[in-house]
Amino acid sequence: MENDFVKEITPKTEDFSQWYVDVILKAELADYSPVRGCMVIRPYGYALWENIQQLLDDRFKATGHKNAYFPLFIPESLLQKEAEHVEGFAPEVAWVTHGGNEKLAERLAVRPTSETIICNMYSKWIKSWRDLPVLINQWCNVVRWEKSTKPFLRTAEFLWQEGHTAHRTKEDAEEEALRMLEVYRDFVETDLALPVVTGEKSDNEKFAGASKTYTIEALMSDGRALQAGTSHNLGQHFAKAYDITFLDQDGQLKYVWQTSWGITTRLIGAIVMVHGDDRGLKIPPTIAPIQAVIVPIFGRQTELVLNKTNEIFTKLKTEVRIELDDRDEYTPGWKFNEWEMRGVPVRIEIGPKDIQKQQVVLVRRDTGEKFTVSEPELLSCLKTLLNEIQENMFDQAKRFMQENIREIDNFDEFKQVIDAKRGFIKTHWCGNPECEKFVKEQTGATLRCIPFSEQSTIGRCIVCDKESNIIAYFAKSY
RNA sequence: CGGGGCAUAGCGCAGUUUGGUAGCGCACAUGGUUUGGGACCAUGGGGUCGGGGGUUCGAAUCCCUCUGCCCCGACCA
Repeated sequence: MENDFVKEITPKTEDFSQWYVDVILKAELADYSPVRGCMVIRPYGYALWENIQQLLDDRFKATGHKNAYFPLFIPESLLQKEAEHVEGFAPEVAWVTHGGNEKLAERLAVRPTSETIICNMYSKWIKSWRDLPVLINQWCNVVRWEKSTKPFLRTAEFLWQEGHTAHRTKEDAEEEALRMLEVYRDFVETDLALPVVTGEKSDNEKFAGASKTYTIEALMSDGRALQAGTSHNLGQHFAKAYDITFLDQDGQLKYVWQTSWGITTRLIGAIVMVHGDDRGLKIPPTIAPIQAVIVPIFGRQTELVLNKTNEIFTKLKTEVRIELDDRDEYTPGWKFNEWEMRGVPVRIEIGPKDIQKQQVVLVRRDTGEKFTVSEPELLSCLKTLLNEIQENMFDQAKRFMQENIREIDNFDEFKQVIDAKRGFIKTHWCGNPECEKFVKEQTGATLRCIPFSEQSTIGRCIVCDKESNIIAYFAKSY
């Protein structure tokens, strides 16, 4: 029955990648552009991003951050000051070499991230311990010359938010990095209904130039992991490279301690991959551009039905993000499929029979469940239902993730599970980067994180069999 | 960046093997009948066959080249 509904979409089980691209294109989240690796985010996809921005920005403000904007271009000399950082980003920097027809005296990097230019400014702005902390965020685009791209998950240009903070003490910076990771976790789980594992990255996987990188890792429904957000404790690496000093209370000149943290439009890809099904998108109500759609069933009483749907639409539109699909050129069945494909959480059907009984029909996108409510109860029912859908979507995804975290202490089994089922593999790791590398070479899985939640127990490294108290999650990832 | 595949109307495809001047379904436009899970009839519009170059009397078709997309690796949010 499922397959009969949305003919344009390749079934998930047949070809997950094709399914993913089909959904994005057909639901009009994005489209390919004439520029290699760059996509156009269409209004429906951008509305999702705007909702993400709004909800996150509120959280940033609530934790004391302010927005600012820094230049798109970064002089080459500036970019090169922090050695580890340059090395990390060098292969994917896009360069501006000419202004008009004139060759530039110094090449300009199109920002792949803004640490360097922001640090440059911070060194001017910060003089005293009284200037600290500096808590700035910017919403912008960045460019990374990627070799292989995929809509939302990896594009040459993408939209994101990058927070950059400077603190007086090491402890303050650590606290900030963890605070923002928690902001991300809360946002992603509560508002996007995407369950995540929180933890720390290994040295191999951490951000170029960071002391520590913290991450939230989500699991896509094909069993691959996706880094959904990161928060870095930058230590004093950048402060030293960019000379960001302040005079402390004790009269000593000191380097600041910094953090940076970001999430990107990649999250939209995660929403598609975690929640979507063979009918298309499923968008969590909290961020859905359209939370409910009214589909009138005209029968032979167009005017009667139109009056009623208009009346209800007007009543509801101040309370929920709702649309009235009163187009006459499509049949109700066509509209059902269309809105399901686009992931609208609730459909409200209103026809002559309903009007007679003073009721409406509600249909949930997450479960397909269909039921009637009396007209006076519609608003309260709808609100409750949206909350229920939000929770149900999270619970479903959470269950899937938990079912796909497998504790394994035997390397052959590790290999087999990564091949056959994917998902996260929870195991012991001795901390040696060589062992980590070995896993990657042998299985294709990378160390996603060292989770916070796990009690450290004594075990043996999955590779070298040395005694270890580090628990690590490995997975194939996007 | 390596290996493989694909590119013909908005979308999905046929035509390419064997060169002869482009077709089908859906979508779109107009009119009418319809409307509780992708309605039907009639009429109509839409193509530099991904770009460039070559072979030929003649190229969607053969050759070269470039670009984009998809899959698998390496690199990354």
